[in-house]
Amino acid sequence: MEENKRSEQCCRDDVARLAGVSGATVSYVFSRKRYVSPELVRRVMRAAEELDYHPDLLAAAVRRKSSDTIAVLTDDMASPLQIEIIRAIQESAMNSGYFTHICGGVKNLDSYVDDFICRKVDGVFLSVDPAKVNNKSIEKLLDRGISVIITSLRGFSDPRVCGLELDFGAGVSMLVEHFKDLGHSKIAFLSCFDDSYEYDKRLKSFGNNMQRLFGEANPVTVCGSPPWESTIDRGYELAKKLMSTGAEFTAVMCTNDLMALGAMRAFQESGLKVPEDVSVAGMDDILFARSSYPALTTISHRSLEYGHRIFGILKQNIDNKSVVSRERISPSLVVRESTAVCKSVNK
Amino acid sequence: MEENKRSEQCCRDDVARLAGVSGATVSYVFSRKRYVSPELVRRVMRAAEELDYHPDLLAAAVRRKSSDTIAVLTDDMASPLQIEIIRAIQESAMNSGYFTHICGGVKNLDSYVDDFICRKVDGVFLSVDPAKVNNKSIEKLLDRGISVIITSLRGFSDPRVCGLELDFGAGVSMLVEHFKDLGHSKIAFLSCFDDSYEYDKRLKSFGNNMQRLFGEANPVTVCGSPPWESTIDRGYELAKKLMSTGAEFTAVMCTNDLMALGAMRAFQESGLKVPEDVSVAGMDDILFARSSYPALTTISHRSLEYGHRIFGILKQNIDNKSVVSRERISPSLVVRESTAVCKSVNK
DNA sequence: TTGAAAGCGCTACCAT
DNA sequence: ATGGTAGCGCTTTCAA
Repeated sequence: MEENKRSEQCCRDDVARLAGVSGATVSYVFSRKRYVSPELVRRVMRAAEELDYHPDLLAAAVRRKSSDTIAVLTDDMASPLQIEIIRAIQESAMNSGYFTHICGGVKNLDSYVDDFICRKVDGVFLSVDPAKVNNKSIEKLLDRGISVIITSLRGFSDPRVCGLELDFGAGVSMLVEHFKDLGHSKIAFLSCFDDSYEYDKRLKSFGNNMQRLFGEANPVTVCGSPPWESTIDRGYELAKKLMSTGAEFTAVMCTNDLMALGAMRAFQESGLKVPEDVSVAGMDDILFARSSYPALTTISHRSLEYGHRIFGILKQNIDNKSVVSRERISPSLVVRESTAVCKSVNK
Repeated sequence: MEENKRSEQCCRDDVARLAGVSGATVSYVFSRKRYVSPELVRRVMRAAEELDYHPDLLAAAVRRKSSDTIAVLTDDMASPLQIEIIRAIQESAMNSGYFTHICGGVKNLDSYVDDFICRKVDGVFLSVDPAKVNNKSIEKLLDRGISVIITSLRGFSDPRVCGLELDFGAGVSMLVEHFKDLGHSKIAFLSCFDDSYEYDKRLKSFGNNMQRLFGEANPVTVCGSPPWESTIDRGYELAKKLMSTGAEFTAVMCTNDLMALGAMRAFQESGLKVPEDVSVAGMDDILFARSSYPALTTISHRSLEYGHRIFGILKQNIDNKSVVSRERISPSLVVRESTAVCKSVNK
């Protein structure tokens, strides 16, 4: 047994030679795409070990025209929810032998499309504001045989794009009901979007539900403005604004957890206790929601399962070009400490 | 001008034919690796446009033996600091035409090494607990010509690995001084690590600085246990533990911001006001530190610059195999609302 | 200044 | 059950 001199690159045919088989057989041993006798498998593996052989996946990709790579495009890496989802996707992808390119939001999708094509990614997950992505870009990807899945189908006409939607509308509905159960009726909504933003269903769902459950036609809402940031600071700001309007409220819900965290801070700063004086609810059930003070009542999308499903659908479409799947995730209510029975039952 | 029938894949030679030049010339136009006359450049570009040509970067990678791809390995995607750094790295990488593989912590480095080699990544950033990575794995990467940069050089002997260290020791030092300036002397440290964990400098630095500034030989510390989680919940837990010991303290510092957030929650729950009754400081200056209640005094590593520099060093080593760089980032103190002058100046 | 052609390491078809 | 071999789309040397 010879000492490995320098780590000279070694290729398939070196292994073949040492094992006394053909190059093709080496390939087949590694790809398991056809039967190879146990004896040869052993010899090949031994030789590969000996030479510290590493098959070149890029060369394989060139031939197969598929790279075992997916891309995840997000417009907000500061969003804990998005990170949790990406984490789950990467985990699933890894388990299936796929690598995951992470693509941040500096550039918009359109500028990434050509790169995705040139790098032959097999699938793309778009976790972005629908308003920011162009139908043409998606079609271009699809035309090239790249599977695409999105968090919100809104605005996308191509029947080939998959979608796994987060059901924010249902989430809001559950929250309004939760508040009603606690005896609240003066419920305010802190939305980072206003009516002019057509893709968000939360504000609309809030209106519908307040109407449905309380016959309230004009519930109090405080809205942000472009660029529609749903951050802690924005939540803080909108909560202050709510207080300054003098509107009555005993419960507040927000576009997401981050905003709820900011809103709680604003209330606490102003001497209002949560949940004694105001109940506050968020949305998304990010990790921080468990550990805030008080711990946040919110809506969970089960981000881990969600991410796994995203990859699952992508994989299905990659393997069997044509599946396509359009689903919606059912969220669930997570009650913690930030919401409580309404004290002032009379008005 | 013909209508694009179906989006048939088109390759370099199709473009060459349409432009009336050789395949080589098309390559050179795109790679800019040798002079091509303006006239031909124009013809090639026109033809490429017409055919919607996308050069196959994987094929190029096979020949060049380099994929214009880096990998980022993190053992904790739930850490906001790590995410901020990854975001910065990806941004830099993108600007240089590199794609970024994100690799989460399910598996340890060792199990990723072969994949990195097979996929011919050009460089790897390791943002992991040094205890979890094996010298052999790193050498294997390096032997294959893959550049490696780490957040902490501790325990790595190979002179070829780069390092850009976060200077936690200096951070702790600045914090102790900050507390001293505010009149505190009863300072406690909530550490997710204990003395048995050799890679963390914070606890040691705390001891040194308490000795140096106060002549205090046995400052109060409360430590976590394996698996050394520095989460909000762990901070909460350790703060409770601190209070239960009956030890005197007017200021508390923590392994990181997350733990500080948890600690504040614990104090607040127990009726201690921050910073009136206890000053609390964190470490890392994550996004949330700005928006907590009260806003957290902490140490900033300037994660954006840090990430950019990480990629810069990696790139240098990729381009000019042999540079290597070992640096340390100087942190800075960020004073916010969670620390204040010590009330009980006596005792 | 440009082109021809020999690979890069692999896959998958066609043989046997 | 295995091997031979023609590509995949590109880079880069060599020659013109």
